[in-house]
Formats: sequence, structure tokens, C-alpha cells
Amino acid sequence: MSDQQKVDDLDEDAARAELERLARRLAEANRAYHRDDAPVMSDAEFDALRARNAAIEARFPALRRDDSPSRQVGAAPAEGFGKIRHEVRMLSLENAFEADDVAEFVARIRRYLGLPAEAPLAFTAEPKIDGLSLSLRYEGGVLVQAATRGDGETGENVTENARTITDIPARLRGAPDLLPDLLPDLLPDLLEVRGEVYMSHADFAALNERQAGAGAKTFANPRNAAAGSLRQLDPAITAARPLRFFAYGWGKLSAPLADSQSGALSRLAELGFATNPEMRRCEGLDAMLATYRAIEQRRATLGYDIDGVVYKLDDLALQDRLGFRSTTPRWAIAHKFPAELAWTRLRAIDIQVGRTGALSPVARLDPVTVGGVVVSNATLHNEDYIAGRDAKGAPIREGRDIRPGDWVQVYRAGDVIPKIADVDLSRRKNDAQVYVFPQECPECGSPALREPGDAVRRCTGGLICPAQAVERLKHFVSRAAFDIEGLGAKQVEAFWRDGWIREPADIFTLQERYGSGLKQLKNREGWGAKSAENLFAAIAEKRRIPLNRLIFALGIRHVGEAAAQLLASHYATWPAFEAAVTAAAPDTPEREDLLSIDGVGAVMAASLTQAFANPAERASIDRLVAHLEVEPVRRRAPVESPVAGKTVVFTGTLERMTRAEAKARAEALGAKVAGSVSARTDLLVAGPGAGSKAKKAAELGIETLDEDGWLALIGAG
DNA sequence: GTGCCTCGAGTTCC
DNA sequence: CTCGAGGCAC
Repeated sequence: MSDQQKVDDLDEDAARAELERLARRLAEANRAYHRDDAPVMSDAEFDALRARNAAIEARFPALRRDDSPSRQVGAAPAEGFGKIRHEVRMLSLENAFEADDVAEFVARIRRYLGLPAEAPLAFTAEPKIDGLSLSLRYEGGVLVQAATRGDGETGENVTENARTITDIPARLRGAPDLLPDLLPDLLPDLLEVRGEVYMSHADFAALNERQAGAGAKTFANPRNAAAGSLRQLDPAITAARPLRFFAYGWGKLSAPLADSQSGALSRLAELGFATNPEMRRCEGLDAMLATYRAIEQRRATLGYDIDGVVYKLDDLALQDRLGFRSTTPRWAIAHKFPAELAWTRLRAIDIQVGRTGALSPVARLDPVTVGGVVVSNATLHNEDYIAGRDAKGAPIREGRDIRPGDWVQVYRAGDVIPKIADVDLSRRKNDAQVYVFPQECPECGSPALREPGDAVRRCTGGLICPAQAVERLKHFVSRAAFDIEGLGAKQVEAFWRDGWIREPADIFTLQERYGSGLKQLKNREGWGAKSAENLFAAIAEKRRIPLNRLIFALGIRHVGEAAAQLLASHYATWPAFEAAVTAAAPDTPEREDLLSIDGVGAVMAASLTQAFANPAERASIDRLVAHLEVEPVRRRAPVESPVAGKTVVFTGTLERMTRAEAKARAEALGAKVAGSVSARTDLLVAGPGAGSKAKKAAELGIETLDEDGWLALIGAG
């Protein structure tokens, strides 16, 4: 039997034939196992065939087939998973903690849509599964890709692992094997299904028992078990883990699934997905809250972890009108269950110094389990929070302060960040000392000052403060900035400690200084020739950097990712940006130009000018930029619309849409919406009651339309 | 001046 | 993820 023939004895033709046979047999076995749930061979046999396939390929690399099992299963590179950019961003949800928050959510939607309080408005309500989100892409009815949420923009390619989950169909139900011509009638050409991967309580307990029996580490909770299982590099391990999946939404679609949220979910169920059986359609707030209470009551008997209820506006046309804020849709909200609480002892209060010099107090706690995770640190925000006041001086915790040695109540805000909810005065020792917030930076000794009206105290040491310098470097290499692979927070700290890297520019001379010679990176502990080479390559790769990333990476106060993007698109090139900001002293035309950017105000402008006017900081920036090739901003893909690139101002009463809606709509069409009329304005849309703006527009000879004229122009009725 | 709506900054644990 | 604060509309 040729299966048994030694790989070394195979000639090329025999190898080619056998690879073909192996590909076919393994694909069959996969289908039988994952799709039909009827295995045709044992796991050991399956593994043996895969191993043989790999061995033959190793000897005849040129014969490796496009459909080789090694590409489909276990093909993930050792470094990790490939990255996948989501065509439609995977957003998170806004949270509601009280019924009032939900009422406000509904009221806001009515306001936004211009609907009176008595107009009917339906929502779906379904349990919020405590798992991890996954996006599944089906082309021609066949699963071709699965990606984790990641940062919402880019996730990890876990396709092979997703294929092992029985709730995830490899083909949409009704996908014809042989009649692709009929496809458009029956199924969407392209469908991205989104949902939650989770593990049931029973499966979690059994898995942990197995793990313990095998001497492997057990998981803290089902969520971690699910996350750990999905992110296995070897899909065979994932396949052995009992993961499940509920579909709750969608991303890119070639055709709408339905005209309502509930209808779309029914359609997903028809296509073969598990959807949550607890989902209800609710007519209005009272029904929503009743469903919340009902689901909360059934929480313990569902058999899987949930952490709240998600409400979504049912009408998809209305969802469309509401659109999105930067990270959340306006038409959905998560109503969270009350957080789990636990009492423990506060051992000490430590101070951390951040990138901007902010002194942040951290609570060191006796370890305690909260919500399935052991917590030993918690944030204390700032000195007012410790003292029992909020930013406005109003009492929190009824004014009770927090002292080292106290018994404190801990919870995980949003089920993530540990915080202190309360303090037990009855257990406080008589000699407990009031905590005195340091007035000097604990890292560099510089005075730590608090600006009037500011909640945080900041170290004034600037770049001479080691903590600030290191944090700024960490920010520089972070994901949204230079994102240098192999140079994370830990490495930055180590390089800093040894004086190898003191400022961003040093990263780009690292190879020059430590690529050869006496002291070499490859001789450092934990490094080798290969890893050193990889790091130098990763650094070299980032010498070309998009302008927005560079601006963000500089770490100028008040200039985050969004502001950096605004600045980059306004100035387009580094020389233009640099010259403008350098010249933008108060009351100069350059300052005016800076302030004219929608989203840039006085505080940000001052912060920018200040950074570039500081000689030390400026010199550091210049040294850095000398190593870089800054990519000008890519023009946004031009939107096909008559108003693309135009600056539009709305004034007066708009009768057919709300102002917010008009703005969102115009921006989606590529227009810039400004608040006041100036020489730069291209178009004024004036409703009844327009006053000074219409007059000014007339004086400047700016084209003016009424609301109907505008809607006709953009082709909406 | 007030009240949204976002963004920025700092945070923990796996 | 949350809080504070910046930016802007009303």
C-alpha cells in the first residue's frame, strides 16, 4: 500500500499523485467531521495523514498544492495569526447601567429622528453573551474567512479554528453544491455574519476537569476558556474544545437580509446559524425593561454566561438614518447587569507617572476574586477620588475617604477595570492615617502641580523625568503610532534601562550602534541572531510612515489619534504641518488656520505650538524626522456626489431632517459641514427662520438653497 | 453660559 | 472601559 511507502523512496510522480489523494481524503474527512458531524476516520488516523502530507511536501516543496491540507489546517505561521482588515468596522456598544439610561437612549433616538414621544418605536432585546466576537465571511454561500474583532479595524485570521465550531456552518443552508447559477436567487453572494463565540457552563466545567486531569492549566472562567481555545495555533486543539456560536448581526452584505433587525435574525437562522432563543421584539421602553428583568431572572438557568441585555432599534431603515458615532452605533445599547462586588483589604497606595506626567494612584489589594478573575490592583483615579470627592467637589461614597489598611469593596467596571466602590469605616483601625497625595514626582522629584480646574496632578519634569520619557517611548511604538513589531513596552523599558534608547530617534540608529561591533543586540539576553535581524527589519520597515501616525506618535498633549488624523488631512505633508505649527504663535494667520480646522480648538492649538516652540522637544523631533520618509496623507477615496469636497453650512429650521442627521448625511457624501458662514463656505442650506447667516451668505455671494433644493441636489427624496 | 458629543489619557488582566 | 475635558451647537 503506497500509504506505507517511505517518503524517501517516493519519486516525483508518485509524490504528486499521493499529495492529490491526501488532499482529497483529508478534505472529505474534514467535511464529514465538521459539516456532517459524522467522522469517517479516527483523530489519530487524521493526524497521521496530515503528518504524511507535510513530510512529502517537505521533501518536494514545489509540489505543494494550492488546496493542500497544510495550507488549510495548521497552516498558521508560528509567529501567530494573519491580520484581517474588517471591511465594515466591528464596533462596541454603549453601556446602560440603569433603567434611566435606557430611557434616555430611547428618548435620544426619538429626538434624533424627530419622532414624537407617542409614535411607536420597536426594539429587539436579547442576552449579551459573555464571549468574544467573531466575523464570518461567506462568499457564494461558503465560509471563506473568520476574523476576531481585534481593535475593530483589524482582527486576527482564525478561519481554520472557526471551521471546527459546529454552530458555524461551512456552507449556508441551501447553498447549492452544483448550481452556482441559482445562487443569487437563494442566497446572498457575500455575507458577513457577526456573532459571539462562547462556552457553556457544562462544557467549561468538563474542559477544566480534563485539563486538570492532564496536568494542564485550568481556565478562570468560560470567557477566558473560549478566548484561549479560539486562539490556538493548532486548529486540532480548537476542534477538541466545545465552542459554540450565536449570530447577532452582520457586516458587509451584497444584499439586505431583511428590513428589520428581527427579520434579519430570522433570516440568519434560516441560513443555518444559531440565534439566541431569548430574543424578543419589544414595542417601547416598558416592554424592553420587562424583557431585561425576565432575562435577568433566567440568567442562572441559561447555561452560559451573559452580562446584560442588548437593545437594537428594529427598523433597519431607521438604524441607517441614525448611523454611528466614532466607536458605537447610535441605534443600539447594552443594558448591563449590576457588577459583582467583593470586599478585600487595601494594602498600599502607589503612584504611577504617565506619559503626560499625570500622577495616577493605584490601589494594591489583597488578591480577591471578582467576576471570575483574581484582582490585586485597582485604579484610584486621582487625589479627589481618594479623598471622597468628585471633580466638582461633590461627595462620592458619601464623602468617605480611602486609607491604606482599609477594607474596600471592589468591582470591575464594565467587567474589566477594577475599581473601588466603597470603604467599610466600621473596620477601620483607629490609627489609620489619612492618605497624603505626594506633591513631588516620585520618579524624578520635580514638583507635581495641579492646574486650577484640573483633576490630575502632573509632574513638571518633562523630558528629564525618566518615567515620562519611557512612557512617551512606549506611546511612540504603540499600535496606533509606529507599531514596530518586536519592540513593545517591555523591550522599550529594557533598552531604556541600559541607555540604548533615550528618545524616538535612537530607535532608528539602533542597528548602526548595536548591529555589529563590541556590544551587539544579538548577544543580549533573550536575543539571538534571528530575532535581532527581525527587529532591525521591523524598524527599517517603519522608516516610511504615514503623516497621521507620526503626528500621533509625537505624544503631544490633547493630540490623540483622531486629532492627528484631522491635522494630517489638513496639512497633507510633514513640511507643511511643521512649518504651520512652528509659525502658529497666538494672533498669527497660521494660528487662525489651525483653529479653522473643525475639531481643533484653543487648547489643542496652544499645546501644539508649545511643543514645537520648546527647544529640547523640537530638537528631538527634528532628529527623529531626519530618519524618516513621511508619507503624505492619502486623499480619502473621492465620494461620487455633487457636494464632495464642498463646505456646507446649515441654518434655520430644517423640517425634513434633524440638524445632526443633515450633518451626518452631508459628511457621508464627502462634504465638510461648518458652523458659520465664511469666504470658504461653498453652500448655505437655509430653512425658514434663517437670519444673520443667510444675510452674510448673500453678501459674500454664496450659493444658497432651501431644504428641498438640498435634498434634490444630493438625490434624496 | 449650558449641555451634548467625542476624544484623550490612564487603567487591569489574560 | 471610564472619567475628565475639549469642542461646538444652541
